Amino acid sequence: MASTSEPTAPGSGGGGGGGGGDEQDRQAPWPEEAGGSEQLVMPEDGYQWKKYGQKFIKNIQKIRSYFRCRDKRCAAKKKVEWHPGDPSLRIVYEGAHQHGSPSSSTGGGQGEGGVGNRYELSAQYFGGPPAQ
DNA sequence: CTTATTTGACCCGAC
DNA sequence: CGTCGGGTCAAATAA
Repeated sequence: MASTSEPTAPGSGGGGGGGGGDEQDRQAPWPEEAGGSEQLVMPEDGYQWKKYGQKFIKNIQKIRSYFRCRDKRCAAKKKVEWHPGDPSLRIVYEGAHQHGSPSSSTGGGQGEGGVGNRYELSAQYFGGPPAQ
């Protein structure tokens, strides 16, 4: 794969998978707390997700983050993909939630009731106007 | 102490 | 059969 368009093996990504994941400086001179100038904010869908992985996909030269629903019974998964240096995000929802409806409010993931099967096995895209 | 997050390594599938 | 690539889990750390 890479042989076709990979003049210089980008790092040593290949193999171990984890190798690809590098870069990503969430750390800044500031200790913490950001006034809020620029930061990647992902569209809150009302559910709470737990990040379980992040990798740089050399195939598309983009960073992909892997999120999973907090609930164990929830097979819902979320993938966020963005370009290194571009604010546009591509969110892909996979699977369906099995617990309650998303209380639009952040952190409102509680509340049960009907089946909140909002997402099917289809993929949705968010904010990718410039490219794609 | 508990929970969320991070990074690395391992695994599986495809080629 | 070997390697690449992507995906997930696990451990460690920070809050």
